[in-house]
Amino acid sequence: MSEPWALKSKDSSESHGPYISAIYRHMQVLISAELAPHRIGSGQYMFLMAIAQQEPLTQKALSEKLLVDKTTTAKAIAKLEAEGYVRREADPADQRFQLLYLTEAGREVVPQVQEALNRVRTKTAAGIDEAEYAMFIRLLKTVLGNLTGL
Amino acid sequence: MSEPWALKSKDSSESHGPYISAIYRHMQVLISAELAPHRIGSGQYMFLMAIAQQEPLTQKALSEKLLVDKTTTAKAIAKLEAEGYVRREADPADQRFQLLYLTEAGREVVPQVQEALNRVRTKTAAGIDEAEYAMFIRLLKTVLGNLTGL
DNA sequence: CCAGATATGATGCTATTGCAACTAATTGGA
DNA sequence: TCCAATTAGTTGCAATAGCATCATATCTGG
Repeated sequence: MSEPWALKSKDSSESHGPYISAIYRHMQVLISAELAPHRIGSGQYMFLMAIAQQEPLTQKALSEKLLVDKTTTAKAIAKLEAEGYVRREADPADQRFQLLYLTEAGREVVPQVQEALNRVRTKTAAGIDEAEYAMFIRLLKTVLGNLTGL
Repeated sequence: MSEPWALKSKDSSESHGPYISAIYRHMQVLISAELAPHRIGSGQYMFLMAIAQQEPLTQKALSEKLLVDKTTTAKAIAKLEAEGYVRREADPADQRFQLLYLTEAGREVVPQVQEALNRVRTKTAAGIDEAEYAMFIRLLKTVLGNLTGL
């Protein structure tokens, strides 16, 4: 990778940056439309699903799991709480922690959100076979690892 | 792809969505830091580079090329103009059009921006060989095509 | 036991982005 | 010719997201 010709070759090829950017923005629009009936925005669904997968969680744990700033997590949780999908409960052992649980409404909406996300994935991954998709995920993981220091 | 077992198999695998999201956000932070000395934000550099590549351009053409909303383009161009990197010139043949040109300062900063983008790409694509990277770009193009209707 | 250090989370500010609605300029049909 | 439709761009608003800072609660060393 430090050889001049290798760098030159990469210099002349297209970059993934613009594609990542465009895909992110268009997926956000798509997911917003899918989840609008449930009053869940594109900035909240990942927190809802993460809590559903591993309940209960603190905001700090959520931030680390999803690789987002803790203030982004705080705002997303505040919205999910206002919509009645998530409930906070102070940890009796340590009042600094607020454990996050799904409410009944939250438990009811999670499968519908999952279906919406599956629809988006099926639509966006059309024309990619399973082997290619596995490779795609692996490459995305590599890039993300390079960005976060693994 | 329409076979039930194929769908079932895709349902159980990881989705690219969260990776796209995390990569986008982290790349934005990285690029912002790289371009801060030039007072260019993560929301402006792609417009600058697109103008450099194909001068002159209208805002409409930029929006379609970069797949962004025309209002996003208008705001990015306003910032680049305020920083003295881009100049607007009304098309004498049709006053609705504003042709966009680089200024002298713009022409000077473009190579430095390109170098910063190359550094980001090299860092984020570490550990991916050329064949894999080509495949990666192809898959990203496919996903983006699925989102925009090709 | 108490003061400082540390951890969790909240608040204010800023940047990016898209949608709705608007203005201004051009074009085309009655 | 003139008015309606189209096109380019702007403005206001809202959502997402990160940084700096602050408040509160817990823990640790003297």
